[in-house]
Amino acid sequence: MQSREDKKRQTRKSLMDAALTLTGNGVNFSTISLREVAKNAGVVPTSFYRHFTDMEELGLNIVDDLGLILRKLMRAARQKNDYLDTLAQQSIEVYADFVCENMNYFYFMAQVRGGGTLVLRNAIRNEIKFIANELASDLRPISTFEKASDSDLALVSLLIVEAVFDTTIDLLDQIQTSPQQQQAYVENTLKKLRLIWLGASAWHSP
Amino acid sequence: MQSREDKKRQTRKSLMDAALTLTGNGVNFSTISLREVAKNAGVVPTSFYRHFTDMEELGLNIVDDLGLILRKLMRAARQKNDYLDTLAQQSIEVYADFVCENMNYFYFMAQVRGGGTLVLRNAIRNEIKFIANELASDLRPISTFEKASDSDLALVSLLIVEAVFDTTIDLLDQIQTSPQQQQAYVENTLKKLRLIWLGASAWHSP
DNA sequence: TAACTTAGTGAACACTTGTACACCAATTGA
DNA sequence: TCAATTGGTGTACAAGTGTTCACTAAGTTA
Repeated sequence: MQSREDKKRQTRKSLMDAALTLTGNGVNFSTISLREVAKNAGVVPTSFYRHFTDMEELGLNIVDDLGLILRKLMRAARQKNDYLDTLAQQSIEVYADFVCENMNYFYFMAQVRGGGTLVLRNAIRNEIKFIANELASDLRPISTFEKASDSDLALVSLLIVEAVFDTTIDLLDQIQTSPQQQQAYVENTLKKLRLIWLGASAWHSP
Repeated sequence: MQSREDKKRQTRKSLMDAALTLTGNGVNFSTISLREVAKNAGVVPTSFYRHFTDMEELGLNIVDDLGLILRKLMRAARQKNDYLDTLAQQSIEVYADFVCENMNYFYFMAQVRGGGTLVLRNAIRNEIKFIANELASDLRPISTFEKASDSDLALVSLLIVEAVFDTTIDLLDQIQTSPQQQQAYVENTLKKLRLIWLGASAWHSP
């Protein structure tokens, strides 16, 4: 037996999952119709309005959900280690694994990052900045960044997060064609991060 | 008076321009209908098929066109200078100016990079790699990269190009809200490139 | 138990979509 | 000059779209 609220939450999740399944199947979020989402969620089209006013609102909720999960995941991955290089490696591995097990979410993100409505694009930008800020505050105590200014540290963090996040579509497409290529992506991205970190260490020494 | 081929080329361009105008107005390329493109191009829907089989094929042609223009532009921008820092600065300024004057193209690119069909995504990936390769061969003679291996240099170049290209949507959205923010983007991106370049210089010195 | 609230239903609407088909008119090539 | 080629036209169709409205049935509250 389930309460009325539980049932509502359930169909609400069904609607969001339906949208994610569709994006994961290669359908662009912007082209997904309210009706198709409703059908895949096992509900009649008009029911959609009981949960969201819009496909955009549904999209915003997906961004929020993933943003929350992602921040928790990455913070946890970082707190295991404090030696920078293994920290970076483990973070990327954790990220790549999570991407592989939640591909639908990241196809959605890749699509919307550059192709959603302005509202949705801003929502994703905020998540990226949020994650970068958390990275910055985790990097702050590390000796390499002792003398770095706040704004410099913020820039380094943003560059790192963007370098990972904005190329996630490449990881996704690689996995689809040959799943064992995940490791190649990890190594490649790790090299990029080493480069950035190396640059950051040299930043304020003439 | 114009030949038959010229007329065909002209409407072909009208169709592509119509699609670009729509993407520039915030409409996602995936949602743009063949009919709407035809209408905006001043042609009847069925005429579309005389030029493209598909909206995807039209998109591929846009990618090709911009890719060609962009490679020329960036090579030219680089050949003016060989001191790395001013080279980077001028390149980004040239790029940002070009983006501002051809916003439609770059909204299209930002949308399709992560949200187009697999075929379109791969087309853009190839252009990015192409541009990165050209950058690599221009960087090769510079003293900073004398001792760098080919694959390391390729990685640096790819990171640079991605750092610029994948955040172009941020530039576009900033311009829309406050045009004078273009300079802020240039400075921010320039800092990122300095960081990367600094990392690259330190890459093989323990 | 009775009244109220509300998630989900189903029919209807005006509109847009991609594509097939027969057709026209003008440039092209012999 | 005459026939062939071909870019553009107009009609038609089945299918899908967002949103409206009155409705039902079941959980909630008093």
